[in-house]
Amino acid sequence: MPRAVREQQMLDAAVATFGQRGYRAASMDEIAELAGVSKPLVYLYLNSKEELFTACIRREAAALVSAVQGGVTPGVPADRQLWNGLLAFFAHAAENPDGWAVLSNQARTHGEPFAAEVAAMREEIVTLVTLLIAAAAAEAGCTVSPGGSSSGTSEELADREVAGLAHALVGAAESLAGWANVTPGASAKDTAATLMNFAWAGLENLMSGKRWTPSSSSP
Amino acid sequence: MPRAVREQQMLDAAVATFGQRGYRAASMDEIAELAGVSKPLVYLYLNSKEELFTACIRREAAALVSAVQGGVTPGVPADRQLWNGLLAFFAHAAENPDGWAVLSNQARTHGEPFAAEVAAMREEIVTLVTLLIAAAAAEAGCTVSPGGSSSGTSEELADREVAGLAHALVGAAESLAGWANVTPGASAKDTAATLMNFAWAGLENLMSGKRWTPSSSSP
Amino acid sequence: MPRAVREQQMLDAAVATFGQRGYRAASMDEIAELAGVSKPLVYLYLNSKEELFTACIRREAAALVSAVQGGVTPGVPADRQLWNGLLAFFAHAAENPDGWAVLSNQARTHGEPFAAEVAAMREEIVTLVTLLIAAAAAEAGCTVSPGGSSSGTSEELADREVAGLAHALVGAAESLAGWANVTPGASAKDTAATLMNFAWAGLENLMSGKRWTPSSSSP
Amino acid sequence: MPRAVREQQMLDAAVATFGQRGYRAASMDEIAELAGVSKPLVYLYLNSKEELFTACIRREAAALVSAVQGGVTPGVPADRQLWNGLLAFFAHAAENPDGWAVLSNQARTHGEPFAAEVAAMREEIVTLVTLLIAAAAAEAGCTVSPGGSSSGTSEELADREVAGLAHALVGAAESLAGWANVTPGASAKDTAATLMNFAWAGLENLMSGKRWTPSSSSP
DNA sequence: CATGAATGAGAATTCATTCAT
DNA sequence: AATGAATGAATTCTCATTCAT
Repeated sequence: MPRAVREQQMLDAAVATFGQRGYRAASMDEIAELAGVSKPLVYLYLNSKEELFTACIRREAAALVSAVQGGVTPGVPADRQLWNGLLAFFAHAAENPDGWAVLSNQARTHGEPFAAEVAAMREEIVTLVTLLIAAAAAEAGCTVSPGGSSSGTSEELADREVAGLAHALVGAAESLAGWANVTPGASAKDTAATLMNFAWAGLENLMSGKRWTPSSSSP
Repeated sequence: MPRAVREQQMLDAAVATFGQRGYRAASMDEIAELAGVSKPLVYLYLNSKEELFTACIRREAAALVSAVQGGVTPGVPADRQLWNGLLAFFAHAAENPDGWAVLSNQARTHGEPFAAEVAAMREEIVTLVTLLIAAAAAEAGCTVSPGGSSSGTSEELADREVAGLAHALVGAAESLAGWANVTPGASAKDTAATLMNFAWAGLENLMSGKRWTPSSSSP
Repeated sequence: MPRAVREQQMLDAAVATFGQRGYRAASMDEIAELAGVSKPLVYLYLNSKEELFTACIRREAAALVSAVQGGVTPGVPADRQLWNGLLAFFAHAAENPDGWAVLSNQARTHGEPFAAEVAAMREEIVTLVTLLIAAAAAEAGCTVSPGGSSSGTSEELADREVAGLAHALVGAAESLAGWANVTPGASAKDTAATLMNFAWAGLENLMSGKRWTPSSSSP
Repeated sequence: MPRAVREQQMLDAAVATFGQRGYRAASMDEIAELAGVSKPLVYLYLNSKEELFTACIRREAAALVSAVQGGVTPGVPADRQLWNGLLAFFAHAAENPDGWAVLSNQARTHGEPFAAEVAAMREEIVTLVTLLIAAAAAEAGCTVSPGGSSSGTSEELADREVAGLAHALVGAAESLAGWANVTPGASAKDTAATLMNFAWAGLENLMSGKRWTPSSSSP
C-alpha cells in the first residue's frame, strides 16, 4: 500500500481520536489501532504525537478553508457570497464533526505549537470576511475610511469597525457551528440563515450610521 | 491555617493551572505546589482531580453569572441593561482570564461530568439574555408570538427568533471575550460596544421585519 | 472516658477491620473512625499499626485459648474433655468471626512480628491437645514411649505419633472452623462431632496398633 | 525473547513475591524487578495486579491438581490411590512452597475475585477424595446410602459422612502441608503417613459403625 | 515496508505518621 | 485528654517512544 494512502488513513484515525478524546487523552496506541497499522509505522511516517497533531490541524484547516472559499464565488453580489460562504462553512462543520472539534476545541486548548496553526486559518477566514464586508459596503455606496475610531458619520465606516464586525461574525459562526453540531434539528441552512440575518442587519445599520452608543439611550 | 482559606488557595491554583495547561496536562503536583501545599492535602480537601476541576468550574461559573447579573439592574431600560451586562461580562472575562479559559475552553472539551456544568451556566445566561431581548422588543412596541417559524410580519417576532438571537449573541460574546483576552488594545468597553452595535442593529431589523433571505437578494 | 475502655473500643474496631479487610488493606483512618476517635488518639494509645495489630492478635489469642481451656475441665474422662474443648473452640470461632479471621488468616499471612504470636498460641493449644491424647491413651491402658519412630507394637504409642496426631487434629479443627464460618447450616456442634468422630477413631486405631502402612496394602 | 517465555518468568516472580509478601504487600515494582523486566511489560502482558494474581492462582492450582491426579492412578486399590495422592500432594507443596502459600494463604485472604478460584480447585480435590473414599468403602463391602443423617448401621455409610470425611481430610492435609513446610525434618512421606493413618482409621471406624457420640461416653 | 518486544518518565491516588494547639 | 491540619513515601497504572529484526 502506497505511503500517501497509509498516511491519510493515519490522519483519519488521528482526527477521529483527537476530536473525540482530546489531545492529551488520545493515545498513540488507539490511533494506530484505529488506523489498522502498528505504532512504529505511525512514528516512521509522522515522527511524534505533536507532529501528528499538527498534520491533523493543517489538513482539517485546509479542508475547511477550501470549503468556505468554494462557496465564496466572485462575480456575484457580496451578500450572496457571504451567504454561500456561511452555508459552506456550517455544512462542512456538520459533515466533519471530529475535524471541526480538532480545530475549534483541541487545537486552541493546547499550547503554542498548535494554537498558531488555527490562528492562521482563522485569520485567513477573517480576512476573507473582512473583504466581503468591505465589498458589501462599497456596493451600498458607503466608503471605508482607514482611520482610527468610528466617526459616526453616515455613509462612512471605520476600518476598525469592519474588522470588529468580521471578528464578531466569525466568532458567532464558530460558536453556532459547535452549537449546531450538538443540537438535533439544527440544519446547516437554518443556522446559516440565523446568522446571516443577524450579520446583515448589523451591517446595514452600521452603514446607515444608526449606531447604538451608551449615551444614545435614556439617561 | 483554616480549611476554608486553604481550599480557596487550592481553587485559585487549580483554576490558574487548568486554565493555562488544560485539564489533562495540568498535574496535581503542579497545582499543589502552586497552592503551596502538599498533594495529599489537596486530595484530603477535594477528593480527586475530577472533583477539583468540577469545583473550579462551579466557582468560576458562579462568579461570572453573578458579575453579569450585577450589571443587569432591573428598573432601567432594556437596552441599558443589556449594555451593562455585556460590559460586566467582558470586564470579568478580562480580569479572570484563567477562569474564563476554564469555562470556555477546558470544561467544554472534556467529557460529560464537566460539559454539563458549563452548559447549565450558559443556559442561565442565555435565559437572562432572552428575557432582555424580549423586554427590549416589548419596549419598542413589538409583540413576541409563541408560534413556530418567523411570520415575517412587521411588529411581530417569533419565539424561535428571539432564542436564536440570544444564542448567537451569547456565542458571539464568548468568542469575542476569547479574542479580546488575546488582543492587546481591545478594552472591555470597546469590545462591548462592537457587540452591542451588532446586536442592537440585528434586533431592530428583526423587529421591523427587514429580514435577509436567500431569495431576497439579486439573482 | 477512661483509657482502658477507649483502648478496648479501638481494639474492637481494629479486630473488625483487620478481620474483614486484611492487615494491609485496613487503614488506620477506617479503624479510628469505626472506633469513634481521632487518629492521633489511636497512635497515642497504641503507637503504630504494627503494635495495634499485635495487640489485636494477643487479645484474640488469649480469648480463644481461654475459651478452649474453659471447656477442658479436669476431672472428667479425656474424651469428654476433648469433646468439650472442640465444642468451645468451634463456638468461639463462630461467635467471633473477625477475631478468628485475624488469627487464622491475617496473622499468619504477614511477616515475622505476627506469625510468632499466633504460633505461640497454637503451640499452647497443641500442647493441651497432646496432653489430652496422652491421657486418653493412658485411660485406655496404652503406654506412650518417649522413643523415636513408631514401634508398631500394640498397646504402645510413640511420642512422635501423639504429637503428629495432635497437630493433625488442631490443623483439621482450624480448617473446619474456617469452613464452618462460611458454610450456612454448619453448627458448632455438628462440626465438632464430625471432627471428634474422625479423631477418636484415629486414636483408637493407633492405640490398638492398626496402622496403615504403604506395604500393608495389596501388592 | 518470546512472549510466552517472558510470561512464565513473570508468573514465577509473581508467585514467589505474592507467596512471601502477601497480595497487598507485594509491589508490582518488586515483581517486575525479580522477573528481570520493566514494570510496563508486566502490565502489557498481564494487565493489572488483580489479573496477575489471578493468573498465578490459576497456574498454581492447575499444577497442584495435576500433581495430585498424577498420583491417583486408576486400576490400583483405593487405599493405595489415596496414599499416592497424599504423597504427591505433600511433595508438590514442599517443592513449591511459594505456590502453596499463594493458594492456601493469600488467595483465601483477599476478596472475591480470588477466593472463588481457590474454592473451585479445592472442590475439585474434595470431589476426587470423596470418590476415593466411596471406592474404598465399596472395596471393603460397605454400601453408601444417599440418605441424610447417619443411620449408624454397620456396613452402611451416609453420603454426608463420606463428604464430611473428605472435607476434614482435605482440610487436615492443607493444614499439615503448611506445618510441614515450616517444620524442619518433616518429610513429605512422614507427613503423608501420619495423615493416612489418621484418615484410614477414621474411615474403618465409620464403616464398622463405631462412632463416637457425646452420649456414648461416661457421664 | 513493517512489527513484536521493551522501557524511562511521570500520572493519580493512598497511607502511616506527626505536630501545634 | 484530644484533635484539626499537614506530609513523605509509596503504589498502581499509562504513555510516548525506540530498537532489533
